[in-house]
Amino acid sequence: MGRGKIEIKRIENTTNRQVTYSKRRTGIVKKARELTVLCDAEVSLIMFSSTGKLSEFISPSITTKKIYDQYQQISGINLWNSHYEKMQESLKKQKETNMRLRKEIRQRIGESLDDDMSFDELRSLEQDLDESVKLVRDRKYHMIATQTETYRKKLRNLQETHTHLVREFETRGEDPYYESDYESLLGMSSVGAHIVSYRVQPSQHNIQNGEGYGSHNLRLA
Amino acid sequence: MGRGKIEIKRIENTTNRQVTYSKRRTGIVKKARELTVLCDAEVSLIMFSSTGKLSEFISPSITTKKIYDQYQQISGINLWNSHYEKMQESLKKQKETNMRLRKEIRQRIGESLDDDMSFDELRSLEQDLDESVKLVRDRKYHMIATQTETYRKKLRNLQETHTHLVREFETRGEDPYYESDYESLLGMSSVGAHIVSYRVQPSQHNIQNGEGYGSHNLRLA
DNA sequence: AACTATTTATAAGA
DNA sequence: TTCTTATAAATAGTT
Repeated sequence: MGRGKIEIKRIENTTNRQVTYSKRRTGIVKKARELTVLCDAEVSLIMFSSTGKLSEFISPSITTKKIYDQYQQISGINLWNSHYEKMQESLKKQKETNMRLRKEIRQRIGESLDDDMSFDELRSLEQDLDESVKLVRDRKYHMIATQTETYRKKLRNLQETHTHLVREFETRGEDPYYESDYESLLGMSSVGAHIVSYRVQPSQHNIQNGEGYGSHNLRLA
Repeated sequence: MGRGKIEIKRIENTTNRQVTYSKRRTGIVKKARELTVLCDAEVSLIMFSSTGKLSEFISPSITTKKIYDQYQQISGINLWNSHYEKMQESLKKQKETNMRLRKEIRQRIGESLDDDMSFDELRSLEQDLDESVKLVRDRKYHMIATQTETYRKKLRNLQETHTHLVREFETRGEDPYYESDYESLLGMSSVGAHIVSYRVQPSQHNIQNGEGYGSHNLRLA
């Protein structure tokens, strides 16, 4: 049906092949649509061009999913088994990873040490934990130091503000009547206490060591 | 393309509709096959007649399952999701749990401390880790003690055996010529050294504490 | 299931 | 890609 008859075999010229694909694709989709309407049928047409481009037609009365479900039911061919199996495999792996992680945590917590841990593993774990404790403690002290510095700055600012105020009052010859209570008024005494509480409180752990390794003195600048 | 032009709308006469379906089905399948051959395409055509009868064409170069997989991959439409929503839900939960566990381990290792950890959380983590270290260390010492006890028993047995042997030789008036070298012969001296090595070796960690908390003295019964 | 008048699809060219 | 058009192919109505 064209200017000349063609043989039904692969069109070697790429451009030609693509043009023909485009034309015939339009044609077959039209046919599919007509079949749907004229004959009240349900049609799914999926096409991949030689370049991998996807085109499809699906009867408006149905969905691709439904037509494949029907297809499977009637043909007896199961199309999603492999997906199901992959998913199960994946789920299994996740669960295994999960178990592994839980076990590692249990060991790091100090549980499950009786079961299948060699002496070397125990020693290595102890070392790991020691290093971790050190890192966490360092981080804690760093945080304390930062916070303390912040508080000190605030404190200094308040004191300066106060000094200025007092000076102003003195200059004007007025009575700075609230001076005696100014710390509580400005909330500074509680701020100070807060700092001190970090400063003097020793860590309470490792009671087994007479000389607790947690009892560092935090030197404040 | 026939004796008369027809309107593209449902053919109400059942017989006519079925005849047309049959004719056009043949036609569209032929088109699909030609498209496959001429244009090197992959085509899947699935049709259900109004009476529910299934017909299909699939390019010889592919299978329905493969087309179905490709379709999902390229279109991004997942056709089997609904069948396995529960499974996917479960998979998602496993993955989330996994992430949570990994994060906990990272924190227990001393990583990720900068991100979203409050001071209280840090302090609590430090305490946890201290307790864990203690548990692991206790377990280690317990293991050392147990092993040491075992070695001691073996040692004692060997000594007794030896004593008996010597006594027998003496009783018979024979010369126990190997006595001077008996320790090395029985491998006892190395066993002893092994025990001692556990006994005197202090833990090497926590160098930051002048008075290392790892330097326990293991008292052997 | 065949026939065939006619419509429709499309190959080649622009 | 799109349009054009001569021709091949498909098919509606008929037998």
